[in-house]
Amino acid sequence: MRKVATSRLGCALLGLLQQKPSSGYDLRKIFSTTAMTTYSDSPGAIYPALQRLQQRGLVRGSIESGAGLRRRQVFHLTAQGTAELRKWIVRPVLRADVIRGLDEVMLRFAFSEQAVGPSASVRILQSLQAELASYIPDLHAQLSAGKATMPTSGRLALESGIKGYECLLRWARGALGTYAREKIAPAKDGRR
Amino acid sequence: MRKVATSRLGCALLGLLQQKPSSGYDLRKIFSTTAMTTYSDSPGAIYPALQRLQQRGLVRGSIESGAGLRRRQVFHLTAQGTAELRKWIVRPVLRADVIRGLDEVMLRFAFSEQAVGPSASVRILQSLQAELASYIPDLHAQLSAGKATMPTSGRLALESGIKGYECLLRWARGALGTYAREKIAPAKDGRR
DNA sequence: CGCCCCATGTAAGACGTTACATGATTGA
DNA sequence: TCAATCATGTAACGTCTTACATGGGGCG
Repeated sequence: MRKVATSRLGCALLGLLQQKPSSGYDLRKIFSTTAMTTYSDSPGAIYPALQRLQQRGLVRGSIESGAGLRRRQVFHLTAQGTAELRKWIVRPVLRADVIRGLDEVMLRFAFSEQAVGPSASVRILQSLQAELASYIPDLHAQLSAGKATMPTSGRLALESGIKGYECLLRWARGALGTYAREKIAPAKDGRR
Repeated sequence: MRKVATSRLGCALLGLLQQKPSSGYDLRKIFSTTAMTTYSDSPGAIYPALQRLQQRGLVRGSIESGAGLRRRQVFHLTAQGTAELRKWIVRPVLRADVIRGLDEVMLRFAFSEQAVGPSASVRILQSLQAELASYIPDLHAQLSAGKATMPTSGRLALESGIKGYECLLRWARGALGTYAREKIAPAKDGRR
């Protein structure tokens, strides 16, 4: 019925709700106090987002009733919501994700283990690794191409981006190692 | 009259136009072919953004006329646009910028040298360095606090973020070194 | 002549931000 | 009782996305 993709915030909410049913206020607290501060904790973002998820049948909220308790609506994932979350997580990592949606990739990875299983985490790492390995040389090429014409700060900014990706690539390899050591045999190309 | 801040895309356009007057199409090409692919090259974003900048008096467009040429409107910065660009660039880097707007900080840095001068680049690097140095320990604390309760992938995701920031910090120190070597004496705290 | 690139735009819709608004409950 | 916190929302606004639309010019 809807072809509109769930927004980043929506996906973050799905992931958090999968870990633990929570109220809008709980979710706001998470966004305002943890490393997930990258997401907005404003009520104007979260409550409408929860409503949209509910309209689409991905979450269901129930008003907590208990003597002397404040009105509080706790949301939990529906079966459909779980399916949507899994679908979002297992999508392969494309170059477009590396360029414009790294945050989202990391979010998917963060939720992958609990929502799908360690093998999904490994798959994300592998495809991320592959995309990075193919993208980084392109950036190096751009750097040497523009070296003459770019101002120092422009060149340094580009270098910073490249170093960031290289750092991420090293991390991904390390993370794959962690999973290999733990128990999960990577599908076909682990460390070697 | 307007208190609305210029959007990220608007700032990127101002910076590019400062480097070289260009048409909307030229700008789209830059976004679609260089490392600035992080910005949208869609006409539905760029043309309205240019119009808004023009309405606010920050850029002015003039239709290129020449025999046998296609209609083409080339935009250039006005004095007010230059002032706005400089103001945006020299803003100190705050923790909020580090958490939610690193892209923007790097963009400001990339333009800083041409639009303001190397001393502005150095100031950005210094305040970025300071914010990173104060933020990274917080993240480490969060990591050790949650180590027990987080799933492996969640912990690894957080570690990736931390490593990214650490990498950026190393880069910032290196970049400061570059400027020190070049000629610019950092204001008060350069490398030592 | 037809196709592709140049070059500019508009319209509908979704989303996030900011600011405002409301009311219940806890604790000083 | 008064303030702070819990808890949920709405409205206006600006912006981006996606998709559509238009036309000139070079080239085979």
